[in-house]
Amino acid sequence: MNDLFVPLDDHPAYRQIANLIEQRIVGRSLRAGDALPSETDLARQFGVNRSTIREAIRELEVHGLLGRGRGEKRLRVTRPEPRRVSSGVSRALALHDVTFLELWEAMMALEPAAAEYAAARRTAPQLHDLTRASARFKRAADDTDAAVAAVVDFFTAVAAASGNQVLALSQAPLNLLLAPALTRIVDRVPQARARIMEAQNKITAAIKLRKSEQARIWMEKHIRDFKRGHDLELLKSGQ
Amino acid sequence: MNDLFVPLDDHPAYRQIANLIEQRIVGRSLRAGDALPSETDLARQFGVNRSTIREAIRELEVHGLLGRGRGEKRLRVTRPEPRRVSSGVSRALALHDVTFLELWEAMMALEPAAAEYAAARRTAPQLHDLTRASARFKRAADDTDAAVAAVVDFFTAVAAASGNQVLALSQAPLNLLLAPALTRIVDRVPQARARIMEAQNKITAAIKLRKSEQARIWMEKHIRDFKRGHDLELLKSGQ
DNA sequence: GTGGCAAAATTGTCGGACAGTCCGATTATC
DNA sequence: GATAATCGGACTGTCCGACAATTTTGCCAC
Repeated sequence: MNDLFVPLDDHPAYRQIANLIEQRIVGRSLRAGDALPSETDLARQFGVNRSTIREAIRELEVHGLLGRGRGEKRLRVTRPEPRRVSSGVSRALALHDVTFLELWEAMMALEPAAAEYAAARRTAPQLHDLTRASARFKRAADDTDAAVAAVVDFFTAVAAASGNQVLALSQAPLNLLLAPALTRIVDRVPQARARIMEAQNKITAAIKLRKSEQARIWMEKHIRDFKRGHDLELLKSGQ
Repeated sequence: MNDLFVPLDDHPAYRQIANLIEQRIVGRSLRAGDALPSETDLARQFGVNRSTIREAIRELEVHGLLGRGRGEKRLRVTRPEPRRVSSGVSRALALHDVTFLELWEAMMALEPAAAEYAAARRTAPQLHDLTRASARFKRAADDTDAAVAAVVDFFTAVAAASGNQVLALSQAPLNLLLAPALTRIVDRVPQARARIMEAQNKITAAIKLRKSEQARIWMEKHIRDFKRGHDLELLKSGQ
């Protein structure tokens, strides 16, 4: 059944070079903060034209492995920032037409866990960020967009407080997907604001008092509410 | 104390163009499968040099928004494949020096949920993939790398069977991170193989019989075992 | 060492060029 | 008529050279 020969994919030079540089970075041979040689120099070292180097560099830049500070000319090795990579994931998910249910199930898996660990490990500044996001939601009574942004920030703050980068990075893309659905809910379901506010209060309190179980339970309720809100919104929208 | 003005970052032309094309794709103005105009044509349309177009294209290619079939010359719009995007995430996580504990906590949150949904929604072919991965693990008695690969495939199959793209895409990066740790465990902890085999059997059976709760519980045990194995391995390695 | 300034280096972009290869159409073959 | 060989055009990957704008560096005075 299987073919005897597989098509040989010739990697173009720019891809090979990107891989080589990437290996140096992942292998810690180039460390974050180090400045990369100039394009001309790289072209000389690899024995290719500068245009080819540039194409290779673009790849690494997109991956977040290379970057430059504002107004800086030289490229430096950087550690991929969560925002950058998570935005890529959420765009991918959006293009795959994920349903609200899929999103919700993933949140249901991740957020309570994050809340639980946050209660156990949060630092004082992290707690502060949490309360600040919660306060911002209360203040955004009339501005839907601001309210949604505050909810997203709340989740982000919980994930950050969990002290777990994997959880945080897994959760980040969900936020971006949540925003549009949440906007509709907040707009159309009157009781949503009050319920979100209560849940945020309870969760924040539990994390503040380091009550892991409480934090998890209230986060579960919080997320479950989203589904109820979404179902209500669906009803109202006539469908 | 925020500055009143933020430095305006002039996006270079290649970035602007990449964004413009990306908008067309995300906005479904260009749909997956559509062929992109040639580089020369794009250069003409945007009024820039072909080199600039090429740099823009590299970005979109990395994002997985553009690609070309094997041996195909023309670029086509593609939907970002989970493998591509998840490899970026796991590399990012690796560069951030995530600990095994962080990885394990995230798996503990995601995998049982995936197993639960898989039991509820798996199709016949998905079940077949699952059993096949499990069988492959049994067969790889002496080959550590093959065994680790089979474990990864098992998790991937469970996630796929969950019928939830968000869960699947959130879980995929974890697999790549798990591999090295799991290699050490399988190598150094003798009882690991047997325990993994038993867990896979139980999980597969539960998913086959559509017993959601059983699937979740056994997956939890399975993941917990990883932590025990890792702790044992740490002890043995003398640390 | 600090500040200022000129020189050198670097990036972003451009134009043009060419070989290798893929695609489509045309022509030749059975 | 269907299939196979052929051919020209189009396109990509890569190269060369060039130039303006800006950053970095080297140097000098204070």
